[in-house]
Amino acid sequence: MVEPKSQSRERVLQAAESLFMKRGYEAVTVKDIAKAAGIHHASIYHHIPGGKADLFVEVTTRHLYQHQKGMRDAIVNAEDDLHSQLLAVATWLLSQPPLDFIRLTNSDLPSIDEKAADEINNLAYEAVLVPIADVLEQACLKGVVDHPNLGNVAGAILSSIQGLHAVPEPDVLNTRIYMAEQLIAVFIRGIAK
Amino acid sequence: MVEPKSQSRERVLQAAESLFMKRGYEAVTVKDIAKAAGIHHASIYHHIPGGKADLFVEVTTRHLYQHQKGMRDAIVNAEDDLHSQLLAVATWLLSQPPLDFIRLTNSDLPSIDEKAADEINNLAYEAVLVPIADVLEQACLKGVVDHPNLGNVAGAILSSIQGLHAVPEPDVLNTRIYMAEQLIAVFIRGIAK
DNA sequence: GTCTATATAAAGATAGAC
DNA sequence: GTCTATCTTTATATAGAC
Repeated sequence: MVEPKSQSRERVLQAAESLFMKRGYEAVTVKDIAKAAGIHHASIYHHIPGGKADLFVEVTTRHLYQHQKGMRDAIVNAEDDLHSQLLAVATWLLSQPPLDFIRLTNSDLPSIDEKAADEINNLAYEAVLVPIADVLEQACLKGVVDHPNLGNVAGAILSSIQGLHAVPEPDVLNTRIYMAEQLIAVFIRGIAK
Repeated sequence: MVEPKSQSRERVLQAAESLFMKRGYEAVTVKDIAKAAGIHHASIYHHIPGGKADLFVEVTTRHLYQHQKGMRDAIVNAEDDLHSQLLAVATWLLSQPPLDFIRLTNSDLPSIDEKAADEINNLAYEAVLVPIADVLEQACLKGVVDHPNLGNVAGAILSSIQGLHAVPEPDVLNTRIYMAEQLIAVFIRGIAK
């Protein structure tokens, strides 16, 4: 277990993570983050001397590793069938801030250092897409499903679950999970009669 | 046919549309738009006195109406079966700049006037989601498909097609359309053996 | 480790000449 | 209708006191 360098550095990282993931790199200011962390914005530079761009890279990387762990935990703790595993993944994804790959690719990453952008891109792929593709692959080996491009299907599952983050807030979180469950059933069985 | 107020106003609107849709409200500057339109940024305010926010509202509204028309045209010109109609919709969507609903909802719209934001939100629903839901509904009435929440399925189809805008550029546009076609088949028949 | 004060640069916007 | 010049505000960032 890694000890956080300091409590208030940690508050800064959490505030930054939540804001950057929700609104994107350009839409969030250092002052927004400082305010959410409860400190003066000048103090941010004590904790992260590299400034806004470094903060984004650190926090996005961290967020993606957290996803990697969250996804894997969800999958291993789920019942050993495709529907349960995908539902566990969806429940995890909906418990986190929206992870908007379109924005990440087209807006956030072009604003930062290219090398860092590449690393984040690769990590996003490994941490979030691959675990879903692996679940599908396992089901394929068991003979319960079959498809020539499981990566494509994994991407579609991911996109459609994340898309639920854009639906106007239903009564409770439960409802979004219910919608996710409906979608998983569609991916498995289709909507054809 | 509505005449454009002026050629250069139209160039401004097109530049703004393309940039805003790709990178979002906050990530695009008035200077970016002016440069893409080939004029000085001060001249933007001659064409759109309301400034950046008004420009975003006008251009986003216009973009959504264009989607409404593009979707309907795609559907009526397609063969009269679900797969063809959804493929036509996907082909249209992939021919346009990415329409990122997560970013629109969580980042762009909160930056502008609330009333305008509501209208854009409703329009997005009517222009893009409803046409897909209608196609599904028609297929349902014909008895070829069946699902208790076609709006949810329509949203998933939309999200997963749009998600293809985040995949690293394949060889040609065709490949994305091919991926879209694979996904449509999955939505209809599922991946279960 | 946090603040005040300040520097620097960029963005949105306006005035007015041409 | 477009430009130059300018204004104002905001954002990122630094210096230095406490």
